Amino acid sequence: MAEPAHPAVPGGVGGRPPTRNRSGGRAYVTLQDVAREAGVSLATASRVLNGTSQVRADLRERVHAAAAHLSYTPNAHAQALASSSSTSVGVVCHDVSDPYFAAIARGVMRTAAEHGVLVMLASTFHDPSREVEYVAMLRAQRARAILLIGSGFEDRGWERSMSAELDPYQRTGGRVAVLSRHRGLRVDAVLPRNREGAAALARALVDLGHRDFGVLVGPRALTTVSDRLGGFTEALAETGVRIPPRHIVEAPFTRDGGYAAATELLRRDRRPTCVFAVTDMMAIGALAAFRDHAVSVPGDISIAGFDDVPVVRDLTPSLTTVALPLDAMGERLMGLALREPSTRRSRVERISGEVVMRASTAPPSA
Amino acid sequence: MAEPAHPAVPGGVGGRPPTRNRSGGRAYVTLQDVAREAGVSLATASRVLNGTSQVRADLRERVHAAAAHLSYTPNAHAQALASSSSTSVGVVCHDVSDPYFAAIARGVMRTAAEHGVLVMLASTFHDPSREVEYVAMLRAQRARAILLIGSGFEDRGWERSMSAELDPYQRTGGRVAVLSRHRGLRVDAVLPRNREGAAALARALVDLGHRDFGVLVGPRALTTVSDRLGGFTEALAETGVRIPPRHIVEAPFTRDGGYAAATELLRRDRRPTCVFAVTDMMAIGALAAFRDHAVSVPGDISIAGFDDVPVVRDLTPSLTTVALPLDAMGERLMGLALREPSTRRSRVERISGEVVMRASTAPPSA
DNA sequence: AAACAGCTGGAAAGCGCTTTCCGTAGTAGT
DNA sequence: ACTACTACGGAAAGCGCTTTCCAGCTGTTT
Repeated sequence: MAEPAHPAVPGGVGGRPPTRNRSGGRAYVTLQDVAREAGVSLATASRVLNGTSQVRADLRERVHAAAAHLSYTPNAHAQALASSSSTSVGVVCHDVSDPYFAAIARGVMRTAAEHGVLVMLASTFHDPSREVEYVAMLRAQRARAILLIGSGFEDRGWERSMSAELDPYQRTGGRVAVLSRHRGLRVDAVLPRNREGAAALARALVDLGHRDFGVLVGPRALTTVSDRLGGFTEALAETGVRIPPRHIVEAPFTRDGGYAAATELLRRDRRPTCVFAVTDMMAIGALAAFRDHAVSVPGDISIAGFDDVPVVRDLTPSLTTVALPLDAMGERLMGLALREPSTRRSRVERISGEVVMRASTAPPSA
Repeated sequence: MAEPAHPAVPGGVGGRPPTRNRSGGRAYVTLQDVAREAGVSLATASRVLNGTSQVRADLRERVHAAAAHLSYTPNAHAQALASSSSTSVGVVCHDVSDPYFAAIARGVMRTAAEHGVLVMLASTFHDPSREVEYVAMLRAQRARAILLIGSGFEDRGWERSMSAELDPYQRTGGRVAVLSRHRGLRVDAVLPRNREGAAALARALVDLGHRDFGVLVGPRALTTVSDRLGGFTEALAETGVRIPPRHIVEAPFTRDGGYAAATELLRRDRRPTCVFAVTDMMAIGALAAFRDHAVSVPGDISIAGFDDVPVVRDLTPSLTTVALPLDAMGERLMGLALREPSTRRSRVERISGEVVMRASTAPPSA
């Protein structure tokens, strides 16, 4: 009873205005307004609109009519707060405009749509710290799940700060799913068989007659890079072929990176007969570089990529690559995140790539 | 650190549990928890974390320490609800995996990041009704702004239902910005000069010597299609050239649509010497179709597109097109949406395209 | 020394909705 | 007709945070 009666209650205690109207012309229609218009209680209106429980038909009608008439839209924030649930998931990628991501995102978006889920998308532009920052934002948004798309980093500091965000998130019921290997994160994952795919490609290329290889790689700290490069060189080693270090060129993980790396490779000693770019985007850049330097593909040099992003089949020459079902991977990733956490253990779905020989590779010229 | 056992729980309603803990293991750390740990009031904790007003240094320290220690993350929903503001914007596009959109999205995402804004992305997969549905969801999320990317429809019904969502949204302070012409919507817009661009392209092609044209178009109800086709045919008409109706082929607005349209065109009477695909994606499909039918480009037939999506410069032959600064358009679109509504009138920013002649066009063979 | 700003920090009123807890009515059972 | 249920509908308690409104201090001012 120690409640001190405040004399000056904002808004006035006496009569609550029937219509709420903030300044600035803003005036959201609230469920309260709908209930009043329909002549029912707040609770009933809520029940009708959510179909939570049975409500007599005539009341139901009235509520719906009122809602439509007032053009009512529930406040998702209020809903989320009250029900402590959310219908949005967060997706973090490196770059929306990268066809690799775009293709995966397609599957993600479709699956999200099927489940009535809204996707919050963040682009890190290859900045690891921004990635962590975004996860924090998504956590604040109480996203139902967080999807990390794109290679993880082999970096202790990154692992630690990422875990610092992800662990509390998962502890409070958040679901996390990642594409590609992310060391140190105990989360569900969709994992392309990068090593195996690269190995299969290597064997196919050797079968074609090549013995002299070059590889265009992205930053070594990316798990995708080390896995693909590792699988490729290992399979080669098994057939007795070694790649000289000067034929492994590192550059950014992009089309322009591929262009630069290929140009650099041409400058170096003893040109290889076949080049493996660890991603299609780099291969596209390499193709352009070869064209600009009047090196014919596959006449003078063969080139192969990895991923099979949609556009590579339309290049001339069309690109030999390891095809990954990108769209389906996005689907499964979202599926993983949406599925009930059946077990405590993190689930892993492995995706096989398939070598697709196209016009960019041919036997080496004698 | 000697704080009183119980900081005098307000209201003295029985006993409020010191720690909130829902079942299911979920237990979000709340600002209340932080305040308790720091031995300050809820208000003070809030003030510290938001920098809203001055707080004594030692208290500030304690709050920050407590927040870090508990790994506290504010509940964005609660913040949004209490402050009736939101830091996310909604973006609706047709298809994330379309390079045209992807390029624009890049600019959008970058600008969003600069403003600390989270982007909620929705893909309609070319379904107009889904578009309206998403706008409703975004409205419910109280997105600060809604961006509509992609051509509008010339359709009364669509206009009406879209307006039914957008009008109340704008009335309550929501900002809307669209890319491309959207009839019937009174909103800010970034408008590519489609007519002018297509006209300039037409003239360039005529200058090359072409008189016999074919056009590959998307659904006529799309404003982008009608504008580009209109500009193209008009400019042609001015030079006395007419396109026979059988040389205008309609197909879906995609790579495969372009392939189908080109194939169909080849089947029809009297093949034109030059083909204009109203988007680059359709042109890419057409290029593939010509290749598959052994029609050499530009030897047998010339082809030009529109948009200049990043990949077309890497095709062989590289594609002649009307270049739009897609990334910058995305930037400006987001800029428009974030800028304070200075005037009541809707703002329009027009973007000029530039004809880029590349290898896919050449004078007609004699 | 009295009086007055100027700062700080706490209490509490919402933000709009969900959901539990009850009371009331309607229906059925005997 | 009377009790025992069941189905509905309303009141109200939060969900976690922001933001007024005040009270308590300290440092000035005259």
